Amino acid sequence: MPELPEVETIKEALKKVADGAFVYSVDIYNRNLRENIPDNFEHIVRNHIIINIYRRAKYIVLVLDSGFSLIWHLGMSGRIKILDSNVSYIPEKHDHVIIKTDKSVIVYNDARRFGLLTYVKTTDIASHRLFAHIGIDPFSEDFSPSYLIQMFENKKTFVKVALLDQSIIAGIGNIYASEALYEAKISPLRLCKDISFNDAERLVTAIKNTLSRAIAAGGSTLKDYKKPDGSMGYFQFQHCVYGKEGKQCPACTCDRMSGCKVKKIVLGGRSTFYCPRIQK
DNA sequence: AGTGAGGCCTGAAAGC
DNA sequence: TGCTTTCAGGCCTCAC
Repeated sequence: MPELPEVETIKEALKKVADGAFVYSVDIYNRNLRENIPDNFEHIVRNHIIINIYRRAKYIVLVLDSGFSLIWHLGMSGRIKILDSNVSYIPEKHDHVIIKTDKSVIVYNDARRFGLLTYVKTTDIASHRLFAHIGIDPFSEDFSPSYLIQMFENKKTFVKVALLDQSIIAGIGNIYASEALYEAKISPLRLCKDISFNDAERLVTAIKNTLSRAIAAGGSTLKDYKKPDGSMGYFQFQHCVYGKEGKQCPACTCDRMSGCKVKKIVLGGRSTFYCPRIQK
């Protein structure tokens, strides 16, 4: 579910209410996520202070003052709710973890339980199995046209499928892959090896733009995703092609009767939306 | 090495 | 109205 913009929005919300917070209780109602929450998770977290919060790919990392860090992934349907520390809260369906701090209460809700919550020694985090193969962040200085060209060299996969490969670019998911390709005017069916430097320049710019605009809008609210305060993100109203099968794309100047419209295809097992006229 | 299918889960929406 | 099927922001494993 949540892609980079949604995770970034959640991370920023957590930063406001949990940075420097003292954790005094951890209640786990269901450990059975994509991986089981480790047995001693509560022990590792309780009675410690959260000293830093950051995002890596679609993961949120909470650094504790104990030398351990929490690694949190929201899967498809994971949601984080943030409540006032003095409010009495009755757990709702699919609430699996409740972390209470002196500054706020953090609730993890995940209907499909594809999420993941674990911990690692802070000094070992870069080499952790979940992070070892993760590629560069789209907002990193190193994410450049030449980097893309280098990664795409001789690669015979569809560019859309490659955008979802977290070992190349970290954080792009199924919505923003379609949206970024639309903005770059590149067909999802193009093969990586056929992407020119000029294409790569447009694609890098489009990825950064699309993700930035989505973050500014607080992410996309489709089914499960809501911001931690319960409000919705608004980027779905700016989607140009995702979920727009059969509609005209925003840039379309075609005659209504021409039959030009957004197409939906399946690539790498995932729905892919594009405008065949705009995207070449 | 790289790709496609299947699996993990639940629930909303669409189809009948 | 109800029952059944399809599909969903991710990602891992397993066959080919």
